[in-house]
Amino acid sequence: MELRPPPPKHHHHRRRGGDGEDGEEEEEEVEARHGGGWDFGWKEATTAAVDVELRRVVEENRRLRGMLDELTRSYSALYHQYLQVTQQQNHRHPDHHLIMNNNNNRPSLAQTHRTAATTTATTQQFLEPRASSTAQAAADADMAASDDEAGNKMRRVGGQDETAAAAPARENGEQQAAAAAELPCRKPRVSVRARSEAPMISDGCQWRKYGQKMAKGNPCPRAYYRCTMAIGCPVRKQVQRCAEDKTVLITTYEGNHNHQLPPAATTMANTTSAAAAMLLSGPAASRDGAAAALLGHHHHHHPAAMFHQSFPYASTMATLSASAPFPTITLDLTQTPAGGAGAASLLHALHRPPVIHPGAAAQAMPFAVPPQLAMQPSVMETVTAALAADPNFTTALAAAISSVVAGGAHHQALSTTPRGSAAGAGDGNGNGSSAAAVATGAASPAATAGAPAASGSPPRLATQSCTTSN
DNA sequence: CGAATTTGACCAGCGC
DNA sequence: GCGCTGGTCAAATTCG
Repeated sequence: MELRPPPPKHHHHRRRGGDGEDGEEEEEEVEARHGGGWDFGWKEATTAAVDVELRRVVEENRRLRGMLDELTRSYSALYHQYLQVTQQQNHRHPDHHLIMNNNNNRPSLAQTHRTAATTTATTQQFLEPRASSTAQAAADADMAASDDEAGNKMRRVGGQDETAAAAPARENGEQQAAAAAELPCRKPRVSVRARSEAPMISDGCQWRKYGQKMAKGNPCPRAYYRCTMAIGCPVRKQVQRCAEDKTVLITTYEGNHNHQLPPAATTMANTTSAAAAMLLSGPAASRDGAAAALLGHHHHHHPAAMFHQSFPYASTMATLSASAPFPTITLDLTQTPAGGAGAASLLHALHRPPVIHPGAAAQAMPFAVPPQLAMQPSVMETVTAALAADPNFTTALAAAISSVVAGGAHHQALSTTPRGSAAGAGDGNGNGSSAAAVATGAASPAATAGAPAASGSPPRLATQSCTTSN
């Protein structure tokens, strides 16, 4: 993560936007030039306005810094825990550097639980989300079962697999999956609605189509894809056009990648992982937890908190579906969040995060530059271009922002650990565990399946990075 | 020729 | 038990 020390406040303020920036500086220049005498009434009014603006900005700055501090502390704690766990794992399993492709490895579950006894559940989730998130582990094992046991046809039977898999965890005293276990549903899903003319929005990952079906109530076929970026990656996605509006492409992701994501895939991945984490963190997360998170009473790593912090506009775009057979969160990137100001402030926010990260945070980021930040300049470019092209892109921008802001914590799950996951375990109420970092990708009409949008024009590129709002 | 896609068949879950 | 539906498999086909 390329973190820069926090700039002085005044500089920070000036970065809030091009117009404001120029205007402010011009006013200051005018003031300096004309001293006190020129048009006293006008100057008084201007000064008052500037004061008001200044106060507002200071307040906003304070709030943002608070959020940043919180994230920084969280990251530092997580990283220290990560080091501890890594050392322990190296001692116990020297050849187990990356716990990848263990999709069917039930013993690894047990190993992980042993490890979990010496670490916090939160860290465990970032290190081995599969295991720490028992529900997700079951889901993945279930998914893997269908992958590798085609002959045996070990089919899932309702939530029984999950229950069986989760049981050992509870026996070990881990109650984090309790909420998920109580849920009648199995696999968390993140559904992304985006406008795209392409048959499939590319997300930086490689997908192989393995099926297509006509779904009930929709004249458009539903295509099934699985991730082929790594052998045994359990991530699947379904792509289908919306019956009501065929310009809307609905992409539903399920599962966790067991490999690192390419930069182009991390943007939406972070967003959806946060969304899924919030989704799976249980009812408390979506209600009290989320509210508490926003009020600053949350556990640092609460998924709801992460999601809401990173996706402040989620309320207008994300919907939870409790009635669906699967716990599903839908990110609607087809609608414009309230007000054009949202676009402007979002754009500002996009520019800010790396700027306001304190140096301490940089020290706490020992990993390689995370992909989503490494590509940040391009993200900003494309986002800017997209904004110019279409105000609807603000939703996509929100997604991009979410990934940038949440990247400090989430990138670990998505980039430095085999499987993405983020959950607020360790919060004591057993809620935040079974997060599924549903790996998705930034929507991009280019890349794989029929990418008519590989034109390279700025707006198109923008959609590549974030979503498909054309 | 290998990889990717297509497409019909198969299976499990669920409701009646 | 039966039929419907969603999801997956795998042989056949197409593509590069």
